[in-house]
Amino acid sequence: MIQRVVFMGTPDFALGTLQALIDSSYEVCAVFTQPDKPKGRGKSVQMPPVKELAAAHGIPVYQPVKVREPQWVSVLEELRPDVIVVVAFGQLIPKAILELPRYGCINVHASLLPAYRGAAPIQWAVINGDPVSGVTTMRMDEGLDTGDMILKETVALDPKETGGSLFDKLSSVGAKLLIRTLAQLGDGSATFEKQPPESPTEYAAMLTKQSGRIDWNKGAKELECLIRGLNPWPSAYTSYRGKTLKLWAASVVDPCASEYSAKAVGDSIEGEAETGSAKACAAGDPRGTAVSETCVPGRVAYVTKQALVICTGDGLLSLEEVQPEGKKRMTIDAFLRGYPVEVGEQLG
RNA sequence: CGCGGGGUGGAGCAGUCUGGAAGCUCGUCGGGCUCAUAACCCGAAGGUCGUAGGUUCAAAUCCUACUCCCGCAA
Repeated sequence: MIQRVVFMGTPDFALGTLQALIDSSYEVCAVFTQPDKPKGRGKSVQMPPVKELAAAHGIPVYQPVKVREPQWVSVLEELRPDVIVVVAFGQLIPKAILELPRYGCINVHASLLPAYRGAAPIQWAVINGDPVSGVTTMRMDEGLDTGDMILKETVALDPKETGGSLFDKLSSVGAKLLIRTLAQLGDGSATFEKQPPESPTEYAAMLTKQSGRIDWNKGAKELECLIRGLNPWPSAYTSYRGKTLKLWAASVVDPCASEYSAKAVGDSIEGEAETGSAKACAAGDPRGTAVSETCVPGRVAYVTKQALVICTGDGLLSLEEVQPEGKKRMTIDAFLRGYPVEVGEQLG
């Protein structure tokens, strides 16, 4: 029988699960989260999302700098939890705590383990263009996301999935999955499946601002996935005329698609002699002015009133939503009204 | 007091340094051309230039305070 639950988590992803626990019949007797840190523009100290929610419900909050320090073990002993639920806590949990609750420590991880062990499983699934991802619950061991798996739920990725949208989906799925997991633990019906030692994917390392810098030598499809995966954070970016330009949305151009030739290419001809769409596609320049005979990665291939198309290492990428430094994000047509981009300009 | 950019008709920008009749690229509305058009031509509407105060004969432009938005950093 599970009654007393201690929750450990920090960022937004943990909120759904914590809320589900609060709404359930379990007693959330304490919440552990990371210490408050200075954030935001003014350097003001802000509390983690989980702390806000816990405080709003009158749940005691503990903010250990390092939960592995012995004092916290005794704190937890006094709390006498039947189970500890860990969601994106951000700290490794020592063996003494793992073994403290009768039902152990249960983790909600936003991937189909053993894939994407690590800190940023959601974004990496999008960045790699995976067709599906999901959520796994497991009983934690001392390894990093290597515990025995209890329940899994698969989620299909939308072609336009972003890190943010998948985050929302998995957060919601994870909350429900945890409740089901606790129920099975409580009535003894839970099964535990060992993970294979090797993950089929690379470790899903924490994302940094750096991971958003666009390398135009990569392929258009790869960059398109990167832009989606890093939206809304940390966001993909390049530079334009010496300033940062964030890329919020883009699409791969099929250079020989009839639809594109008819519309975008047709737009830019501006009364000049008709250029065959096949040639335009091959040269990457619909006006046939030989601007970029070879496709130099990062260079503007062509631009119309409605579209800005960039050469990549493999294929063309059409930017759809961008954000200049110090400005709000805007659609590409709005950007082009105020920033007269010319064919051949170099990004990056 | 962390660093920095910005708030100009519906959108995105210029104009600010070197005060002196509010502009560009679009959008919208009306008309024309066209088999047709997110194309082209003609015309029109629409702005307290973030707010408050100051300097001046005169302020989008110079000075002061405030406010909102955003990038970096953390």
